[in-house]
Amino acid sequence: MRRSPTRPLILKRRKLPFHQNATDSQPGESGSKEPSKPAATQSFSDGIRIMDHPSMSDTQVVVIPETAEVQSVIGALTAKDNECGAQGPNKLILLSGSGSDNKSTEGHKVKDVTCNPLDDSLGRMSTCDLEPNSTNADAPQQPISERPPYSYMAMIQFAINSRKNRRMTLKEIYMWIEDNFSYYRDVAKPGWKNSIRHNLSLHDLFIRETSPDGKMSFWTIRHEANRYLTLDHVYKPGRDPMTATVPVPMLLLANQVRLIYPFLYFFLVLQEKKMKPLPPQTDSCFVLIQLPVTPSVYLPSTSCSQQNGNNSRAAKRVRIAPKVRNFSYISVEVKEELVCVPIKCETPKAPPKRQASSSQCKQRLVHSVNEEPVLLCHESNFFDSGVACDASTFHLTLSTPSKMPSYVASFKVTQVGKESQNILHLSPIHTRGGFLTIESEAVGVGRNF
Amino acid sequence: MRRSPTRPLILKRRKLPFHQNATDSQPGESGSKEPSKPAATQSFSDGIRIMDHPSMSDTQVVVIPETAEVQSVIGALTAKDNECGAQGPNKLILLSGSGSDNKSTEGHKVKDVTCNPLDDSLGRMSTCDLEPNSTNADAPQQPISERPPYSYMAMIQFAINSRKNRRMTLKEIYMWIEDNFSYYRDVAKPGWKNSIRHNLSLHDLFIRETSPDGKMSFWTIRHEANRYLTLDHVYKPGRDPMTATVPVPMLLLANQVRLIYPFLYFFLVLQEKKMKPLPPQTDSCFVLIQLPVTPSVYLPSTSCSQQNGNNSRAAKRVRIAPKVRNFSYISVEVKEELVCVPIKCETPKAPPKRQASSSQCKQRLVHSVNEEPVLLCHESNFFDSGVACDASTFHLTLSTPSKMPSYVASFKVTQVGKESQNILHLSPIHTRGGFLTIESEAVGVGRNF
DNA sequence: AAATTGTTTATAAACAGCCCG
DNA sequence: TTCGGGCTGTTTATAAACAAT
Repeated sequence: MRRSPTRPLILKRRKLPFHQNATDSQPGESGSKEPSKPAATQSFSDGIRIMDHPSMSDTQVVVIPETAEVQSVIGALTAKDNECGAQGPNKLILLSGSGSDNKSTEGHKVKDVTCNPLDDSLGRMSTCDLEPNSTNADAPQQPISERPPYSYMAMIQFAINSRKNRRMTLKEIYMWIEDNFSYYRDVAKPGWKNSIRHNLSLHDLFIRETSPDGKMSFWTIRHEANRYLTLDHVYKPGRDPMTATVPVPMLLLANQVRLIYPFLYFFLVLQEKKMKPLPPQTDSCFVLIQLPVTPSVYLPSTSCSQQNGNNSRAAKRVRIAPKVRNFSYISVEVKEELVCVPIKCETPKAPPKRQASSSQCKQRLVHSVNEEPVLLCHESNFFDSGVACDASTFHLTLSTPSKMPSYVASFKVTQVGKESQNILHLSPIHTRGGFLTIESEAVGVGRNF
Repeated sequence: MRRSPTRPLILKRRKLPFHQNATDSQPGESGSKEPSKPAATQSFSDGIRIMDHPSMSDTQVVVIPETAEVQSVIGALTAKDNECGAQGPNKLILLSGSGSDNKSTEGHKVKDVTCNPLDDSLGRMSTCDLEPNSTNADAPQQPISERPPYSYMAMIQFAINSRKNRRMTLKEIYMWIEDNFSYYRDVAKPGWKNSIRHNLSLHDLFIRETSPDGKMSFWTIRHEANRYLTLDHVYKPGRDPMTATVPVPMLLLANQVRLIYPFLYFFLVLQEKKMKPLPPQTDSCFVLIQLPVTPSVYLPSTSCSQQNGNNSRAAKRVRIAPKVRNFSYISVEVKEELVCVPIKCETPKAPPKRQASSSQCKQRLVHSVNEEPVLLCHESNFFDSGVACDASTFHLTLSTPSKMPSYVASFKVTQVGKESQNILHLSPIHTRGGFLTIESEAVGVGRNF
């Protein structure tokens, strides 16, 4: 029941339409949010805790242990929503524990009581064969080779980052993908290799290096843009005991939650889009953070330095939809640089209604006049790094670039002067939904979550 | 007899395969170079002159008046080849006169005596409807709406550059294309507008600007990358008296010659690829230059200045295949900047055989070690400018970028240091053909010529 | 001559945000 | 007022041409 045979929906990055699921059969047109059992105030069942963010006043942190039940999470979120209502703190920071809930895979009850959409993601997550080790340990027969929900760009990054030196030849990238996703070994048309090459050439993220003797050519990831994503970062230990030992890192990028916690994704989407439990002036900001971070997940500290101003490409699709009462600044510190990300108030109707208001802006949306130059930062720092840190001890993961020196994806960029090479004026965009979405592009599924 | 229905061959940028021509019927498998009538020494028939380049020793300049016959040009080139043999000066600089030869359109005799390939280009040139004025002067019925041989990217540039302020809304771009190419108004599927939008988003060449009040959004061309190509630059006055008055600028980009002088293109391709009239150590460099230049064709002088180091994207696919005996430097002066383009000797077999030797390199082909750092230049000058000038009074037109901060397309780029923002080491690539091809990407047809 | 690797264009499509009726 | 459709803009997938090796 795919809409298009040429572009399977499993590959779509953005919010899935949630209409067609080939594996699950029950159409189940129920959209009723049944499991919203109201829970307690700060500590909820299954160890779920909701607390105020230590530094951001209107922000709450939701701690979800890996043993938490799906219903408990949804219940806690719902209860908190009901408790706070339209006036309370309305930013939710979802903090994943050290593990993942391997119950979501068999959580068909959750799937059934929420909506069809969950079928889609859960089914994919559970049926997609993931052999997280990049070794050629001939895995036992994976159930069925379904197409992995990762874009080519994501898979290339997984492959390259699986190497210690983070470089691979084209042939090795092929092999890694075939080893880790049997779909491409067994099912996919041979054209997928063409697409791999196409992605390597197209995206600035990938750089071709030549060996000193000029005989070999390797593909690497632009250093300052590499988030060092590996398959482990999105791998969800499931029913397979052979793969259950693989640790799930605690840093989860936004799109990864779309895969690992599809119910949360759905909950929030449902909350914002369909059920509208909160009045319009209430914000629901959804930020993925982590408290303890494995060092390998961080960008190397050297990578944050402005090593190459000429090659600078930067974050794409950093999407910040504020809807905050008044200007609040999240100072983001990357290395020794200090930049400020403004979160602008969305007054009832901001006068310039359509100024640079596309949520996915191409880089360098040039503004004719300088309007609201609220951010001054050096290029290739904040947005180039691919990782930003918030004002407190938490660490936000930002989306990273795919292609070019886009200083900010969703920011209106105005050059201060002709010779100002490193000064940019950035102002946030406005969206009506009021979602503060900081997402990962690499995983390639689900733009919002 | 198109190979693929999805991608009409008329759109192919690179060297056409010369196999299929839908308009012309005679298969004519003759590949004999019949019209190679040897001419005199320096002055040839039809006013064609071949002279030594004033500053480059191994270079000759071929002046082709607009009244020259096709056979005369071919004859002159052939005679000069025969005269000089394997040892003489072997660089040919083709200098187009102030006009174009409107005889090539009806030069079917040329077409017949040379080879089929010419059918392709000539037929296209003659049947493509070009209404060079961007005004909506309702043109009389153009013969048949055949697809123009320009890529979407080229057409967008034509459209935007047709405006004095060089900015257009999307809708205006649509309209301009429909007004100037009736194919898109009458024949093309509606998906062509999707492709226009896709190109606008994809290519860094195009920048979206927002009006001061935020209500309108315009598309412009990156200033430092704009070659200010318009349809006039590629328009070839043909049989239509209404359009015959449009002047053909004398500056012809490489790909434009592919359209305007397909016979020359073919001659050189034939010479290099098929007939191999010269031994391998003989070079045939083909550079388009101009002596008198209309000022509008030049980049504005301000555009050459390094106005924005952060936004710098630069030339792609500057292709220099040296095959020169020993290092020779063409100093290229752009405004007040002075950079040197090395043309490196291709010794019988250069030791690093495959180092960065792809003719179409993605930007920033990083080399592991610094090898042959023969060029130091400031970013966003030479290659960003899109126009370079050679050492003498001639002006070379260089290809310009499409997408990103690629300092040089076909150059091996090695960063000198982490903090060296503007210093790059560039070394030319090697190709076997020995063609010095400086081409235009915008026209979108014919990579080599 | 054929396969591999790399670049680029075209096309279809999903989807997001905005405007407008 | 909202809602749906159209327009604009971004991104991914896929096929393909072609170049260089």
